[in-house]
Parts: sequence; structure tokens; C-alpha cells
Amino acid sequence: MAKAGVTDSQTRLKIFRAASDIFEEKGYEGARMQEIADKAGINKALLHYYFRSKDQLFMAVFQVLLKKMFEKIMTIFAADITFKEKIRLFLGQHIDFLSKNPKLPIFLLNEISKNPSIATGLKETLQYGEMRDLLYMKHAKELRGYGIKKSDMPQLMVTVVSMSVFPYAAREMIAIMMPQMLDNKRFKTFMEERKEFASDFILNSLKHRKK
Amino acid sequence: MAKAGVTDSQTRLKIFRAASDIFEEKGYEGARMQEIADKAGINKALLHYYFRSKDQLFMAVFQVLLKKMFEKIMTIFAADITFKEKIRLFLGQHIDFLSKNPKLPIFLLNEISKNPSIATGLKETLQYGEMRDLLYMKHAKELRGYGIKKSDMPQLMVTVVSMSVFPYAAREMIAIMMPQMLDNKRFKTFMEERKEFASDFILNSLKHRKK
DNA sequence: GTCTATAGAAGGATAGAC
DNA sequence: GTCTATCCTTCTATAGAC
Repeated sequence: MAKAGVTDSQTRLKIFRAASDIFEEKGYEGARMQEIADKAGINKALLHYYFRSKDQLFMAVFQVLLKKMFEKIMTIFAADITFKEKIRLFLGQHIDFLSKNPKLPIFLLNEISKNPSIATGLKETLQYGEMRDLLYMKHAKELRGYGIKKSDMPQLMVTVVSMSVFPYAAREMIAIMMPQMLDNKRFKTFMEERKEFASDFILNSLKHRKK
Repeated sequence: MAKAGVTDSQTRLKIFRAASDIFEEKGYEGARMQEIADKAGINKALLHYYFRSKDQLFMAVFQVLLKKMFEKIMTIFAADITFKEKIRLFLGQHIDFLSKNPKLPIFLLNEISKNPSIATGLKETLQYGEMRDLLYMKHAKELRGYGIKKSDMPQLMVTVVSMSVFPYAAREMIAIMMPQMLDNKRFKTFMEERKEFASDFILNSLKHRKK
């Protein structure tokens, strides 16, 4: 009895981890049960013994990965600091998080896009709906000082999140225009610099926003 | 004899269009030759008669769609106006373009991410490599006035492009946090408002950037 | 050029032995 | 709980008639 389809069974865990890697790398359609079995070092039949079907194995993996992403974002936004500090904290910590999970953005974005219903179960489980309101209430005075109305929050939040997420999702596309980004060290440096660039960029814009 | 694998044959064109739709919607792995044939109103065997294999059909489609995206961006950035005006023009026109091709971003991003080599052929064909330099040279004085160094250009360009592209790529993800975005009209309004929000946001940040 | 029929391979899933 | 063997469906691709 453990969280979201993962018990403490050693084999189950090995399968789950292998499946996470393969699905994250190849996506649902591109993943092969055989490859997952190989990576887990067990037989294909065992996958079905533990997870019944490819669909169910995928859902178990997907939900954990989606939750991982959202919880990271939510935890940072929930911190008890000023909005200004929150921007800097978010970009610092979220880029650190994504640098350890660089394929997570494109995986989640693509799978949800191809099949939006896979996330419906989570909308209720994790009540992120009122995030915007919570965030605005918490920083109402500060945000009004920046000329940010409640109705501006979606635009602002999408902008902030895209600063960290987009470069990972679009890395190979970016590399077409900037081939130096193919180099891991260069890209790493780019993202390290982005922490400050993006923070300054956002805060600077907010600071001088006409009200 | 026509561009990138598309002749003027009526059937070939029907197939090509059907394939574009299906691949864009489901991706390479998720697409089925049968479904493409059905959509084109012809037989499966004809697909192979005209395009030999799924791979080759996909490549023909992919190259055209990638080119479509890049040429749009390049055309706007090549305009003979100030950088400031360029930002506003880009966000206006690119969001218009994407609102007509909403699935293009996630399709391109995902396919390139899953198989980076599919774009290698294009890196030489379309010489976008020196885009950053071109753009910087053209607006050197203006950009220096904003405190933007040449080495800041990648950060700035990624930021600008993400403003229009990210919301489309992440639409379903955004909808988890903001369910109202599931409504097409609402999303359309959101993107219309984003033209101004993002333009102001960027220009405001540049204008007051410390040098 | 276009179709029907089918080959051939791959992949998900299950039966049954241990 | 784990394995081997195999079933069955799906999918790409081709052969061959018209």
C-alpha cells in the first residue's frame, strides 16, 4: 500500500523506474514494452503481471511525473516571501530542478497535448485551480504596486513559467538557430545565466510598469 | 518538379495534405498510414506508390512544416524597422500565425526532441545560424542603448520567441491550472491580449534596463 | 495510377510450467 | 513471483490485377 501504484516490491520498483526512463525519453507511442523489460532486467511478461497493460503502466508513470513537476512549481510559489523574491527563487530553483530533468517538459507537454484526458483525474486530486487567486491574494498590495491587476495574473504566470520551461522543451529547436546549444556545457551555462537574466528581465519590467 | 517532395499531382497533393494533418495531430509514432489514406480518400497502397515509406512521407511533411515555422519567424525579424517596432510586429504577426496553426509548436518541438537528426539536413539548407549576428548588427546602436550586449542576444531571442510559442505548446498544461483556457474563445482572447501584454512587458524591461 | 489481397514483421498480451 | 513459448492484433509494405 503505497503512493500512486508504486509499492515497495523491488521488482515493481525496478519496472517503474525503467518505464519512467523509457516513456520520458520516447513518449507513450514510441515506447516498447520489450525495451522497458530489458532496461528493468526482467521479462516482458512480468510487466503485465505487475501493471496489467501498457496503458496502466504509462498512467502510473505519467501521474508521478506530472505531480513531480507541479509540486515543484507549487512548493516554490507557496514560499513565504515577497513576490519579488519569489521570482528570483522560482527561476533559480526551477532551473536547477529542470537541469536534473531536462526531458520532463517536452514529455509532459506532448503527452497532455496528444491526450488531454490523461490529466483529468489530477485536476481534482491536486487542486491547483485556485493557484492564481492564492498567489494574488498573498501579494495583492505588492502586485498592485507594480500595476498588476488580478486579470493580468494568467499572462504574468505563463510568462514566468515559460522562462524556465521553454528552453528545455525547445532545446533542439533552439540548437537549429544556435548550434552551440548542442553542447551540454554551453547549454548548462546558458541556463545558469538565465536565472539572473530572466529574474532581472521580469523584475525590471514590473518595476517600471505604467499603472 | 516542385518544392520539397510535392509535385502538382492531385493525388500526391491530397496525400500530402492528409499526412500533414495526421502527423501534426498525432506525431510520427502515433500516426497510422491507414488513417492518412482514409483522410486522403484513397487507398493505403497509393501512399507507398507516391512516398515509398512512412519515413519518407513523414520527412516530406516535416520539412515543409519546419520551414513554414522558421520562415515565418525569419520574415518578421528581417523587416526593415526598428528593433522596438520589430518586437511588436513579431508578437502580433506570430501569434496570428500560430492561432491558425496551434498544433505546430508542440508537433515540431516534440519531433525534433525525439529525433534531433531529422532537422540536420535543414541546418545547411536554410542558413539561420547567423541570425543572431545579423539581428544584432542591424540594430547594434539601438540594442546597445538598451544595454543589450551581443552575448545577451540568445537570452533575449529565446525570451521573445517563447512569449508567442510557449502558450500554444503548453496550452493543455496551462488548462490544468486555469481550466477556463480549455474554452477556445477564452484562449483566443488570452492570446490576443498577449500581443500587447508581451510587447509592453519586453519593451518596458528593455527600456529601463541598467546598462 | 489505383485498387484488392496478402505477406511479413512487430508489438501487446496471455497461458502455463516452475 | 518469474520465466518461456505463443497467441493475436495491428501495422507497414508489396504483389499483382485492372
